[in-house]
Amino acid sequence: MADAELRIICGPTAAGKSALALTLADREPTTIISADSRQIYRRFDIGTAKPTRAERRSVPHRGIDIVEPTERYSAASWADEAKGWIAEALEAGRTPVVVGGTGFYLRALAMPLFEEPPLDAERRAALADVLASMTVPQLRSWCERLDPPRAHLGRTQLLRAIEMALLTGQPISRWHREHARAPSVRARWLVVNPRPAVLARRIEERAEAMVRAGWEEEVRELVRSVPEDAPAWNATGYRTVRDRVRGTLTRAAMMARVVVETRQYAKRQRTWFRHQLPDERVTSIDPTDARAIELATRWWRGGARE
RNA sequence: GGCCAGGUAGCUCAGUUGGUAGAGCAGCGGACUGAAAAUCCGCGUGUCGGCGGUUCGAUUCCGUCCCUGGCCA
Repeated sequence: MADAELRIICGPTAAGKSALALTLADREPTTIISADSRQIYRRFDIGTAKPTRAERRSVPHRGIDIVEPTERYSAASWADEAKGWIAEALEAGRTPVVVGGTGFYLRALAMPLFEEPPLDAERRAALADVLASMTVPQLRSWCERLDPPRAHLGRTQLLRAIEMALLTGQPISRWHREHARAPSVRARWLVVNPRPAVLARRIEERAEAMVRAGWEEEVRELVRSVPEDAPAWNATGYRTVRDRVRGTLTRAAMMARVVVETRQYAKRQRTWFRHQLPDERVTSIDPTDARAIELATRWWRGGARE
């Protein structure tokens, strides 16, 4: 039954996950499931480092260009869809491999989120309006009363905790405890993790390459057609390039800013993958290691962990 | 060469009427069960340009030298 284990390749941005996946996929019919919360958005192409057309031709990809830039998506929706893509690949006799940097999506797939009760859309929207005007300290102290275990978290989590407590009458931490779902897939993880100095250099090179490939032109077009507050704009660097397109930044300042933002994002990813995965199911490799491909291949075949 | 302004954390700077110094950014560590490339929390890393002098004590005052920028030659 080892064959039924789902392979997940993850790691910080620009680590070389996709290249490695394509190499591994070369030996058998494979479908790549992209777990990337920004590549889901249509037309946000260059700055989100989507696989090229040629790459998508050589190996089918799922999870890319699935929603409009104005849509708010979620880890739960992604996990649901991903299960479908995986089943579909297996039925077609292809090996699914999940590749991506959005740790939360990956975890939602392997360790499912709790069973959410139906929420009243109208009450929800009305509440969201009220909460939007509140500061983080205000939200925090309210959450301290409604659901203390969640009160140390960030704004997004505070909003969610308050909403669930008010709309369902139960704190979300209780929903987590009492409505947990059993995992439906068993996963093995390969964390691609270059040394920080190497990653920093790759991030710089990639940012340069993105600009050379026409990132500014892409954003110039998006500014015209996508509302300023659309979720897709949250992709690293896009707001900065937008400032550049609007003329408030020099090219050099834009480049420097994009590189810093990307490095900070990579750091958060590294922290996530360091602490949020089940250690006993994880193999870690340095992609600059001369034996990286060999180690990854052994991992792919389900062999010894390193 | 002369005059002026500077030299303090990786960067940009604040400050100490003499008791060895602190902000922002960067960086580092961490949290995170339906917005996650999001949202938050914590941490100061230093020959205060060098050398001498005054002083109980100098990053601070004085002298001198070095360096950077500007103006004048």
